[in-house]
Amino acid sequence: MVGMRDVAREAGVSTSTVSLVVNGNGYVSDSMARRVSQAMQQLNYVPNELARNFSRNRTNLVGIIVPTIRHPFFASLAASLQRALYERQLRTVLCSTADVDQDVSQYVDMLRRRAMDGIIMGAHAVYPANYWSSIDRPIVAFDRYLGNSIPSVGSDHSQGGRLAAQLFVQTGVRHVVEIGGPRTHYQTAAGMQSISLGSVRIAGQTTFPPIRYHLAFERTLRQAGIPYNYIEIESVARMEEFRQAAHKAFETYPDLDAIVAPDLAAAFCVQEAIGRGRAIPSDLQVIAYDGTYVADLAGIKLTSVLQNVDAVANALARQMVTEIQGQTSAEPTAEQADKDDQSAEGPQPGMLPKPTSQAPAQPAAQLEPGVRNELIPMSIKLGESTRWQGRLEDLR
Amino acid sequence: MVGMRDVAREAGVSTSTVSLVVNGNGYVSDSMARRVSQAMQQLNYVPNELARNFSRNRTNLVGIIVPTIRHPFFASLAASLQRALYERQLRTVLCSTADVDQDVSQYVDMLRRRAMDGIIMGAHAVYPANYWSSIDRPIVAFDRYLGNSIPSVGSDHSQGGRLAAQLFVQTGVRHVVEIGGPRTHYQTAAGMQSISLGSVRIAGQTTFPPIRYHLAFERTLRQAGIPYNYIEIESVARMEEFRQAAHKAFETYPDLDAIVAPDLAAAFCVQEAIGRGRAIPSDLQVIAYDGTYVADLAGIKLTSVLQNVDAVANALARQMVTEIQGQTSAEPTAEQADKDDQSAEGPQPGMLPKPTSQAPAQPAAQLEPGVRNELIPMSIKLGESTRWQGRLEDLR
DNA sequence: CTGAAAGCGCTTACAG
DNA sequence: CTGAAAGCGCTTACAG
Repeated sequence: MVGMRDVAREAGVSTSTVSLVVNGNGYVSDSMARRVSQAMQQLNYVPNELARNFSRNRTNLVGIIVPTIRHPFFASLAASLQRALYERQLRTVLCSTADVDQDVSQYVDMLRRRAMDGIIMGAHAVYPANYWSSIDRPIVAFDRYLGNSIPSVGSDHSQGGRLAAQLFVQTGVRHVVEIGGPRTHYQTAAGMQSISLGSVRIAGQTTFPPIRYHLAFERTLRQAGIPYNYIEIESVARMEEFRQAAHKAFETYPDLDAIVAPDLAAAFCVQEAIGRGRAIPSDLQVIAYDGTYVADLAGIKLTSVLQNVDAVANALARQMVTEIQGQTSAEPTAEQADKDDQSAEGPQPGMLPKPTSQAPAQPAAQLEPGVRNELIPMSIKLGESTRWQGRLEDLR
Repeated sequence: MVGMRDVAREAGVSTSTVSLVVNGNGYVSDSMARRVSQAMQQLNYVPNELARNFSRNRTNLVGIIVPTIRHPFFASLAASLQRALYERQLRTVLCSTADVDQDVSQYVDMLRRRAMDGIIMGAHAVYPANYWSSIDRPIVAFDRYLGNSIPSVGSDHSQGGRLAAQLFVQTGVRHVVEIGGPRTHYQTAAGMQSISLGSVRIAGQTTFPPIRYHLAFERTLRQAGIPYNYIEIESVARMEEFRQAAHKAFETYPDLDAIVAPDLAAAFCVQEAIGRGRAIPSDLQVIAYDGTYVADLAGIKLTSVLQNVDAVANALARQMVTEIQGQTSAEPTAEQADKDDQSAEGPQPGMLPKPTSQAPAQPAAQLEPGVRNELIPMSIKLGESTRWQGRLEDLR
């Protein structure tokens, strides 16, 4: 293995100079630079990044924790994240919890042991109150709340839920079914209170902001006096459950005439509808929630409420870089970090897309003030599975 | 930061002993081990993997190069690969070429600079003859041939193509359309000869074994005297192209009554068929090639020819471990490695699933003898989009 | 079974 | 602008 020392000897300079040339920083005279470059070429020198990372105490690796990369939404997010991180000189390490049957804590340990520079946390996990803050390494949460010291980025699900509900209300539906994730994810969201789950006491650390979609959706329908039921999917990692949920919706509520469901479940609902001879959208309307490409494959183009995956990924990457920089420079203790959060005036100006539609007071899902939290607007894409013909702007 | 030295001091031992305890190898007396463990706990010691990796010259990172993780097939493969690698103590680095607009060479550079221990190559790239062999670092190819020094793993596409064609032949189709990938990927496959592409001379380095699917499919149909056409997708990374290809199939060949296409294109074909009032499978049969979950979402359950993603992933991971071990122990030169390949008697016994159906002589797609190459059988899953009612075993 | 010591290949103040 | 030297936190022969 030819190393810097060899290059230095060949060029008749010190390793410091070689280092400066390799990294292109610092001042090196042209003649020196040329001599070094020639020596590098001659010896076919390849810098050893392992050594470099070790001296700098950086890996340039960010782990993205997701339930499963098989799921089209997380595949999409991972793709966008890889791009967003790459642009910032960071590589992406796949950390899925369901594909690998691996606990989140294993990945957190890697972070602790400095095998990664940071973690983007986008999977479900319940830990005691100070678990996340005590890690004291760069972590950014996606679509969840992990405590005041952990910045988070998520879609504006209140808006998403309202949009979906409005679309139904405006077209005069009579019985709506929502297919959604496990309600257990919602529990600690209620008022951010501590709750008891078996013998474990859990503080409001694992709040799951997407509950806002559910709450906003339900409230909008209730205000319009439209009957509504919820069907639960146990795990988003098992494809089969989406199909079962779709089946259950039709079996349990034969008179349903509107469904909002995650893309995959929505696609299966179309199959159920076709099988049962229900006409879409005249007899039954379907909205896909999340808006991945699956919504386009379902035999009929689905109307969908979509997350802006690219914007989410950019925000996550940006926050991650901030966290990593904060770590390498100040090296603040967990306590300091927590204090900093309190004094921060919420999301950075210019970063937070202005709320196109402000949600009414909704204490159950509100984050505490001062938390670095970025909300990304959602949007709606009309397909052939709904009847709304008006302007999108009227859906507010 | 508390390091090994601190632990050693606290426990009154040398760092060597601490190292032994941390890694659980070597012989350490119980009392020593206890003392060290206590000291580690007391000081809240976290081993620094960066330092560890540096001394060992290992990162435990494997890059998986795919066109895009958004594509359901590659998402599926990535999920399985992550599991298979994780079981072997290897982490997965996402390296997509389309999501990031990143050349393969960037990832190869990371490999050279030892930012990763190895690369699994599953995306298209054309390089001069000795490009891959000259890298002399662990590389395993998926579904492609990168030269004799690079082991490869892929599905038995000959078998897959034959299965699909038989299914059509047996049900008496009259006009078949195949939607498939860019034919440019096929060019160097023809006889493994060197060809000229513009001014660049390309040796048979980038052979693309999936062409065998195409060849076997075409040949089987020709033997049965069934008219056949090919529609080309430019890039698998652009979702929209699948839809366009589906549309084009119906427009160009209005009398088609059988389609085989990648999952995504097949799903769009179903939409086209529904839109045009073509009944599936009575009037039109569809086979999805690859068999991801998309085949289940298309409004009707699609019959599909599927790759055994888990088996592929296991084989890839196994080969990767072999490559990495070979690297750390022997440190052979590229020339030696090449010689080794020649003398190796093909795939390891017990690793190669016995070919359930031997392809007839097919020189155009045959690998050279002695190349480490593993073929994973494909299978067929009957859905509602084909008419075959017989036993699967009769499709040979 | 344990310890002293060299070494992994870079980066980075610090002198000059 | 350049060089000598310390240091990053481990692992690993090598003595004992």
